[in-house]
Amino acid sequence: MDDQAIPLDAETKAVEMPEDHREELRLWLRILTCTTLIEGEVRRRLREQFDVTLPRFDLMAQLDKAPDGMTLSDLSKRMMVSNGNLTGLVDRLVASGHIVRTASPTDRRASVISLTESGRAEFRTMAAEHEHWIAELFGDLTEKDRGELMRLLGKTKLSARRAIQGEGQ
Amino acid sequence: MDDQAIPLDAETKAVEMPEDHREELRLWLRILTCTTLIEGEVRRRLREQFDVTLPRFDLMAQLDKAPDGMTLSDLSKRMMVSNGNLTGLVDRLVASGHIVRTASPTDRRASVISLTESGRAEFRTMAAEHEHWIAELFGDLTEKDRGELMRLLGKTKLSARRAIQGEGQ
DNA sequence: CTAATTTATTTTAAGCTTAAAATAATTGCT
DNA sequence: AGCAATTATTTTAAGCTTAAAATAAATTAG
Repeated sequence: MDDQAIPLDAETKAVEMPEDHREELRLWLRILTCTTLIEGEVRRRLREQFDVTLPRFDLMAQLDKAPDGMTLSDLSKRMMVSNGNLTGLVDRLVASGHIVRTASPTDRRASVISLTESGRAEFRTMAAEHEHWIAELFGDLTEKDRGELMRLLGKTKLSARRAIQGEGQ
Repeated sequence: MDDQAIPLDAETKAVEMPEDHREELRLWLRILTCTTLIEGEVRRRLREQFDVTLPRFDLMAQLDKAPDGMTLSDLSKRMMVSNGNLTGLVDRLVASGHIVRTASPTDRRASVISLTESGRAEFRTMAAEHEHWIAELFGDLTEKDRGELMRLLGKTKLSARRAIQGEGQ
């Protein structure tokens, strides 16, 4: 690549020019920018149009997919947030009447969380709007762009998981 | 595209099959998963190896690029966080000796934030490690993958900005 | 020059988030 | 059965985050 006046054999070069990873760093920062931008806008619209926070919306989205409800542990894994975080979030959504806690019939430690009827109705109204917002935010991407982005992010997800899991063992 | 047994003229179809945007939604959720996964791991390693939080690291990263320091407003725009958030973050980093506040010589409302010598040294040590982590997390992507991902995310960023700006006017 | 507006920052109140420690119930082992 | 380890959840302490209101200084308009 960069032929210089001073010749360097491969090994010397490896020592003096350890790989730099600025490209990967720029890629990561760009992913982060996209996420922050879109998430901030979604958060803002949820608050303005439905007076709901994103974490509450996310929790209800999980419950909407589970007609029989979920335990806090299930929610914790799916949402990738801590147990302690969920305790408070669930408390607030119970207080606002969107969800209910039921004692698990099989495990006295656990409680099962499910949407109330009105909670589900309200969620579905919001979710329909939300889907439009996302479509609008990604509106300039072609179908091909989206497919390719999906594929590359799938690869990224696996790569990250490998790096995270691999290091623990 | 999809010729069906039941013929529908274009208008009927538009009414009965309003566009669904599940694909865009799945794409958004995948971006979010990647970000959460990687960000969580970076956060964990920063805490374990350097006893520092990600917001503090991010703030120092901005300052490291600005040898003459930055005002809170500059930081707020660059980091895409609220002013009020920065007040507290800056206070804590001043308390730990990583940064200093200086009164702006030209504007009595503003203060200029800059890294201390030891803060800069500490940041650079962390930043070098951080760059390796990111390279490792993205390790399974080829150079071509990364270039393509960068391009598509660039397009996504512009698309989102257009959708956000366009709606305000 | 003065009043109105804008800009820079802080404060406040509320909620989100985490890690670590504590409780309590269940499961596995012998 | 009885003890150890695991699992489900809550509590605690600390910090992050935001929106909205407040304060104060600078800029603009007339």
